[in-house]
Amino acid sequence: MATDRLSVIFAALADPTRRAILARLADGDATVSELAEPFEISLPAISRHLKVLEQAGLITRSRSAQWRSSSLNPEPLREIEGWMERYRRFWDVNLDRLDAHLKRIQQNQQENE
Amino acid sequence: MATDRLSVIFAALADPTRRAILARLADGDATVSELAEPFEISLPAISRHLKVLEQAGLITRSRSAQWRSSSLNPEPLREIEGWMERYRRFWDVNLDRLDAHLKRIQQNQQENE
DNA sequence: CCTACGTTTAACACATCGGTTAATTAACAG
DNA sequence: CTGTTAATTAACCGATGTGTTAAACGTAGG
Repeated sequence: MATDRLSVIFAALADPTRRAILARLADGDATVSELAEPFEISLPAISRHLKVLEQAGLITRSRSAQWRSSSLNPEPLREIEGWMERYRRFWDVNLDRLDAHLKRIQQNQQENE
Repeated sequence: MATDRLSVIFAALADPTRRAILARLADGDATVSELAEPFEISLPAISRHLKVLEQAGLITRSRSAQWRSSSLNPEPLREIEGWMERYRRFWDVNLDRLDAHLKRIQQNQQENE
């Protein structure tokens, strides 16, 4: 039912194991076995988590010999940021300066379009 | 399994109906019937969506007579923003543009003062 | 060719999700 | 008290998600 892109991305991020995998990939590419090492779950389970992340566009994968390396692709996070923009005016009640700046940037961008 | 707060928030956002409800609430508080109106699904289904949103902290609810009004609570979005912060260096390719905007804004502020 | 290694696929179990209709709760109105 | 309206809860159903183990696949290397 959740066939739209944003739903797929959010659903992929709604699992702590998958978020941990992303955190690990932020330190550099890794193979499936390397990614599985910190977890107590089986390798097939990790493999499917990677599939979910890949379908969400959060990782890209390359194969070299029998190893499959995953690397982080944060573009979907930008989509989330875009979605959240419309709500930004609600959660900047206690604006620090950076938030204020970001908000104004938004306005400038809109004015420029 | 997804008992941590961030997972609950992401899971709540992973449904297009729930995101549409949030979008509606961005225009102002609404009752359950009002929120259900644009959708073809039953009222109980909406009621449970609201429960999910409430448990994720994305809405708060108040009761007045037999009406239950929902209002947007965007604080969880801040948590998402915080989680995304560690990945910002990956996807903020346009940091230069951001800097440019920041400088321009600072100038504007100075001019306005 | 055969074996070992890294990974994926298959088949299954079980829980959760998102929907339904019917019944129930809660508050107002006569 | 009775009936109406707003919303939730209960009971159920099919689809999906996450885990397992066992089998299969693809490549490297003796």
